[in-house]
Amino acid sequence: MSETTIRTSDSRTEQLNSQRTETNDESEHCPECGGSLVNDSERGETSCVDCGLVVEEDEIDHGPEWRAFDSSEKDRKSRVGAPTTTMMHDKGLSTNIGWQNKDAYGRSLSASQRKKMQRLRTWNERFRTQNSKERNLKQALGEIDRMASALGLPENVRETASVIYRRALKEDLLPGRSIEGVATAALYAAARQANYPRSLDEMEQVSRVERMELTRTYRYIIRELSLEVAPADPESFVPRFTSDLDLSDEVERTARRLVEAAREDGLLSGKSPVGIAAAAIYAAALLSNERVTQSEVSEVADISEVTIRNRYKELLEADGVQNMAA
DNA sequence: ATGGTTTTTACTGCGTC
DNA sequence: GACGCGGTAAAAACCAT
Repeated sequence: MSETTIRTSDSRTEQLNSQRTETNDESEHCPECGGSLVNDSERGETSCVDCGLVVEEDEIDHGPEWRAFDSSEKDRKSRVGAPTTTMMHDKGLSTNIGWQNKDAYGRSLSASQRKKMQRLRTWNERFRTQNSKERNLKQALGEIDRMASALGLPENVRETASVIYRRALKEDLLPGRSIEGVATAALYAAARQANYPRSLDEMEQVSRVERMELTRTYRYIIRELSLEVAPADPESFVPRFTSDLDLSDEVERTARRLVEAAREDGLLSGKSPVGIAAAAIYAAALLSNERVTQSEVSEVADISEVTIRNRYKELLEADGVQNMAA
């Protein structure tokens, strides 16, 4: 006996879940007594005519939220149009003014009306392109935000990146280039300017654009906006790498000193800053008797072991010379 | 496109644990 | 014998011209 009740309740929930759309269909019947069901949209309930069992309650009323007492009132209150579509950038909601100089009844317009329509077309077009830039910007800023947080870049870098992007947009640098590409390039430039440099490889990880496009776009916007981006300072990589390698503050300080020594000897120009930083850390760890292998450093710095070897010899040499002189 | 510089790849030998 | 390290040559990448 208990089994049967369980089964009926099961079948009931099944009906409710899978056939929700058909509850007011004539073919529906009461699970208890088999009587026909009636839908009361005022109460949001579906109930049985015979036994009064409420089959479904708290339904969502999909009807209009207003009431109309005659057809003219219905015309006034009803407000629906064509469905929106995401296929169009503005969901198809922007205004279009037809090119034909005809009114709604197909009659030709007077000369003054024609001129008026022409002016309206012009302005409408202007506002629409304005909006397209807004949307463009919005998407780009979203991308910048996403990439910046993926790379752990602080707020001010995002700010700078968005300023750069806005300028690029304003100078009409976008046509022919992807939003994503310019956004990535802007962020790359901003990060470098703010001394939180990220390598091209790192940018590539979080961006959807190819390396080639990124470098090309980057060069382009740097040139066109005449941004001044100094070559990355090796020291700005030092803290990140030391912490990635779990090395002490002492190593970090020594590494900085080595970089400085190299700078004074003019060893920095032309060499990759990342390589210098990696080598400085390796050398510093050696001097502090902390264990790191070249391959570990090359791993976190994303630089070859050979480069580390070549650089760190030079660094120690420069540092040695300084110590001799002192 | 070209040439010069830097970095990477691949391979080798040496010493140590 | 595996590993870390140092060195080398050639290839590849990068950059300015």
